[in-house]
Amino acid sequence: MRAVQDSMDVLNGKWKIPIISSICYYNKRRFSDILHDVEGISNRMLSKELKELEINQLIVRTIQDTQPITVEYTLTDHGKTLQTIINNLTDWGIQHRKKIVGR
Amino acid sequence: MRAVQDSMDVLNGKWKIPIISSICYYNKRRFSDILHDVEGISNRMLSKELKELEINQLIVRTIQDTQPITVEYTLTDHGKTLQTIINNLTDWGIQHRKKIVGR
DNA sequence: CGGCATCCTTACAGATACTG
DNA sequence: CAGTATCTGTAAGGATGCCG
Repeated sequence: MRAVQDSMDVLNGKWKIPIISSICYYNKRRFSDILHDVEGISNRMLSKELKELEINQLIVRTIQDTQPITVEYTLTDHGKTLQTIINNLTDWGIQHRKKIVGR
Repeated sequence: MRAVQDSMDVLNGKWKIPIISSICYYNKRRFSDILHDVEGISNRMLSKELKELEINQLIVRTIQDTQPITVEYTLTDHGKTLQTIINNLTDWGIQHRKKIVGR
């Protein structure tokens, strides 16, 4: 009961899932790449969300020593375990849309 | 990709999952019962959330012709299909808590 | 009992500009 | 490139009181 709330806290907001999906799909992804992948997000939001995901150990931030510097984000093993949930939510979302919208 | 967002929209906020869990556990539940089950929620919020859940056809509101009137909330078949997701989220939440808090 | 109306405070989030 | 800083509007959400 508290557990389910913990999960929702980690995934809350509009952006977490799209961000994770982006990184997951490309395996590793840079800040500006994600900024383009996730439609409508601002750099301010992306920055904040990435920080939260990092704190929750779902992603890893790696600074590349280039000029100018680039930063790569990858999923941790723990982050990858979200795949199941994302799939579940996707399936349910499709069913739900059929039920509600598709009448 | 949009599908997963649809799901999150339906389950957004702090309260939807706890409310559904309450109704699910007791099978049917009254307004004031849920108010007690879900810790910290205000009647204003509960009222709003229940409406949204009803619009999304996850729960059904039934007025009992008693004096004073009582109102019962039950899950629809569609609402019951959330059980899997809730279970997944619960499992993941437990793992997550072990990983993050329990170090 | 089961809400709705009102007021009010805070958190969320967009736009824009700026920095190392 | 990868963010921070600031400013601001909106909406979420709590407290309280009232009503059928």
